[in-house]
Amino acid sequence: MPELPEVETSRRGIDPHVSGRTVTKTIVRQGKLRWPVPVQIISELSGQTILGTDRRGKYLLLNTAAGCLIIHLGMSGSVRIVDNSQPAGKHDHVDIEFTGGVILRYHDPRRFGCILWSAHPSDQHPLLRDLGPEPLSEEFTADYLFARSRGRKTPIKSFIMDSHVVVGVGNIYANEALFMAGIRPQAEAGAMSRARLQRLVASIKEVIAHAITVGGTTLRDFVGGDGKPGYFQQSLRVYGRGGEACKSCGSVLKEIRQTQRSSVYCARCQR
DNA sequence: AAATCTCCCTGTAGGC
DNA sequence: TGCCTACAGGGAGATT
Repeated sequence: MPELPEVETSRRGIDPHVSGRTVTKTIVRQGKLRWPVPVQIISELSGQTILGTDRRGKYLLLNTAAGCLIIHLGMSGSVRIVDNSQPAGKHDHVDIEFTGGVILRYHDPRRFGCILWSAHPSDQHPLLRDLGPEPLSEEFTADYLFARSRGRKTPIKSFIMDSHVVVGVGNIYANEALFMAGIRPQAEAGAMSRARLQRLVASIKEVIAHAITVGGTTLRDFVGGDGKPGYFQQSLRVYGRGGEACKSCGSVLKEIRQTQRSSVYCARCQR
């Protein structure tokens, strides 16, 4: 599923093909996504030039002089560049066609993603306005997490997955970062020491930075081809490995449910 | 304010 | 082989 590294990899993959190009038409085959695709984008986008691409958390942004196209990939979405001789397949819900016959094609089997339009600067959009800092930014520090977590009874894993605290930490990376930091997912956020949060911040940055680096090696998959988005292939140490042996100490990894999400951890390595 | 629950959707895996 | 069901998951919005 696309997490922040996949979205960033997608952005880097499509940017050279869409930036500076002008939209000739937009085709919406299936507008029933997470929210209905606003029909106005068909008219708003036409004739607009993409000034550049951006990313905020897991939101992919395409900027024009008239406004900003906001794309979220949900958990099964992908974007790729094709030319207009490529027939649309199943789940290819939206095409944005540019001069020269270049098409940005949005594909999303489960339709948990969204495509929205913001006439105002994207950081004022309700979905983006209250988001926390980027995990790789200088703002995301142990001091910040410490201050934000005081008084919070919620488990640390739920806390770091809250996009209002920090963006882009999905279930996979939350599990991996907590393992790397030696912290149990159910530890109370508000009771954690600054030193432990420092380890956690470092782990989150490391896991995500590494994933972006690795994702960058599969950029070619975003152009043409079969549209496989080149999902980050990481050697997961805990995620999806409940009941298996810890790669560090050999103990059997435990699996629990937290707020409807599976958490896997090593009771020996994580305290 | 914070914690918890619900829902959107379909591919995949497991049971029979 | 094929049908059926359970489950996965991002994250906003409603509810407690």
